[in-house]
Amino acid sequence: MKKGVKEIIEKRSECPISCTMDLVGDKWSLLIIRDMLYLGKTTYNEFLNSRESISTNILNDRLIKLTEIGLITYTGTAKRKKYELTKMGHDLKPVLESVALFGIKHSTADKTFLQKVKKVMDL
Amino acid sequence: MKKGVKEIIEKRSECPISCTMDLVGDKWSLLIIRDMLYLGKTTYNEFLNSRESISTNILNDRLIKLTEIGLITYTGTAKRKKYELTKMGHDLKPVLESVALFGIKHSTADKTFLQKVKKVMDL
DNA sequence: TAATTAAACTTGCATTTTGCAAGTTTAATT
DNA sequence: AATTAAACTTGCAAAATGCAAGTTTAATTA
Repeated sequence: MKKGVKEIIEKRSECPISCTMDLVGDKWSLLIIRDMLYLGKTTYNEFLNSRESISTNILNDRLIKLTEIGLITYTGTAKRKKYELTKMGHDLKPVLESVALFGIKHSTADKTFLQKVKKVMDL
Repeated sequence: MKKGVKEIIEKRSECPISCTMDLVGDKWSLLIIRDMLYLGKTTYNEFLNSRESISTNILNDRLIKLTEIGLITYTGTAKRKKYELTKMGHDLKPVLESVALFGIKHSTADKTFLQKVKKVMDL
């Protein structure tokens, strides 16, 4: 029998916001999703080489959790895994967009860089 | 001299998504913002009594951090503080909306309850 | 005004999560 | 057959979280 998300991740309440934060409300999960959605990354090493330098054990842990939750899946053999977003994973796109818009609005970063981000994200 | 956000919270990169997650990408911050935006909560004890039962030390820590970041402020005396969202805090509304919509879409919770949430959030 | 209440913290300690560095395994390449 | 390197794995220190209890002081009540 297929496990539901609730058996993997403990929910603090039934609130949809709280539940979503229980799934991806940590510092790394949404960055992996970002890399898949906007940078076309699919492999362990591609994720590993993101600017934010995630460590190997955390990356491994998150890839497993995101897979269990059903936000991503993979194809390919053990040492050549290719990860991709599921339908559910793609549903996080609006979240990433609003998060990015907030970040851009309150960022002090270089305007040229922020324009690039907007272009990549089609905002 | 007033501290900028960057002196309080360490950024992992200049990416707006990453920066936003550095600010509110933990399990509690957005729930406090939710309580303020949608449930009209303003005091320590009101936050403490949310369904998700945050513990006192974490709540205290988050209220300080969110204030330092500039997402919330307070009025009133030491033992009668009333917290409110800043303009920047209000800018998180679209984030909460998209997070809630994702949560609702993938929730297995009671439909009547989810309808109530949508109504409260005006979704 | 003195005693009581309670809101807003504070502290201590156990558990969990994260971060860092190094090592291991095995498919693919040379 | 030896080498490379992608994908983990392990160990340990540091930080964040959770829980229970205690403290402080403004506001209320007697």
